[in-house]
Amino acid sequence: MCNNQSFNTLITTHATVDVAKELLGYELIFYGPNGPVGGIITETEAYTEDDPASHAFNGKITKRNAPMFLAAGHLYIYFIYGIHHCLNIVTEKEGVGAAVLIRALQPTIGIDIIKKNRPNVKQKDWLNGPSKLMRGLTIPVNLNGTNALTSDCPLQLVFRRKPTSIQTLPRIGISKGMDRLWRFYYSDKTV
DNA sequence: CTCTGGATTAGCT
DNA sequence: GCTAATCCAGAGC
Repeated sequence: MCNNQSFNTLITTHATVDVAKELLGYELIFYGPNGPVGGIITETEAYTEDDPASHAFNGKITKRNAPMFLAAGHLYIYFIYGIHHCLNIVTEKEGVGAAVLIRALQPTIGIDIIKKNRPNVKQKDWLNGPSKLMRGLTIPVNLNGTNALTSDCPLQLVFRRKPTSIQTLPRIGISKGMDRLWRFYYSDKTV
């Protein structure tokens, strides 16, 4: 898994907010039942333990957020608004609750499969939301708590390119912690 | 045990 | 741009 080396290094040596920024330009690949699907990460958000908007605020471990306290590289998938799922990559060492929310991808692998997964949706809307990418790639919820650093994980992250331009913005859909500009957007014209 | 609100999306105006 | 859909986790009693 030499491809994984740089992701492994990134996530085990950087703080959460830096990981969120650095993940832009990585390719997220899911080896699904119909073949590999994936895309370049174009938008992320950081959530840490001292962040009032985080599920892991104050380091409180619950049944739902427990995966956030696993070692960096694990996956945290949670259910929200009764219908949607969101994918996070756990950061920090074991025992510290922090993660990066993957908000958007630009489709690169398995275009035909993604198209089939997103009927009646315009291409630009296939994966441009945290729950849209779960559906578009058909990532199963049972990956929650698994380790994406192991080669047998069906979800892998591979470094592809470094964005020349990153936008830093307030996070979306939260009511606390608005002062933290922890949303990062890959703003290159050509991806 | 009950109640409330949410790291969202799709569809309509 | 505005709002309904829809259900679980967490907090309060």
